[in-house]
Amino acid sequence: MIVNKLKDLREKKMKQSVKSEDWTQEGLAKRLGVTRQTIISMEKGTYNPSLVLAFKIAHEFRVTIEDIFEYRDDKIES
Amino acid sequence: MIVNKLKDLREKKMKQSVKSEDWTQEGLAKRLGVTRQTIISMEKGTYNPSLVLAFKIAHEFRVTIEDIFEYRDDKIES
DNA sequence: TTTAAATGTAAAGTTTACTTTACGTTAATT
DNA sequence: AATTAACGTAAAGTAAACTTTACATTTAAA
Repeated sequence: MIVNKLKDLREKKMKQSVKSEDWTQEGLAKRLGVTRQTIISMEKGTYNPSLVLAFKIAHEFRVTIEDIFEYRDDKIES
Repeated sequence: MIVNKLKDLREKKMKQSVKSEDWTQEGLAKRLGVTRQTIISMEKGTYNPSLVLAFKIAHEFRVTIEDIFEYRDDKIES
């Protein structure tokens, strides 16, 4: 499974951005070329972005994919 | 668009692996939990892996996603 | 306290990643 | 030269990412 820090990062950006740059779900969605629904579903963890979208997101936040997304093995360890 | 070094990296591994560890398309596919078709299509660039699969691949090669996959902007710059 | 902006939810449709099957080609080994 | 392992192709089906639409809830500001 994949866990992500999308919501936290975006909300942080919203607070920090002095000039009220657009870090709303809608603003981010537009810059990424996806719909707001896509942002919502990713923040909720309902589904994972494609690799292309993951790259775009990382670029928007100016970090690496690994900074936002983390892969966790699901294998049972009894 | 996304370009990847999958084929090069895998072939390099095949040559380097002294003990003939399984770096064939089939061997890699099995360890990744996908089919050989998936490996072929990715090496050809027919389609991009999901983020989950990209993570698994990076883990197999013991590198980061960015070491294997590169995102290139498609926007026209005339 | 009303209005509007931002967020959330749900469901049906499209696109793309990925599977399955089956067969053809190349390269290495005997 | 014949066999086999590895690679390549094609096509139809399934699963998951992503869109579209529409409406409901929360939050902030007038």
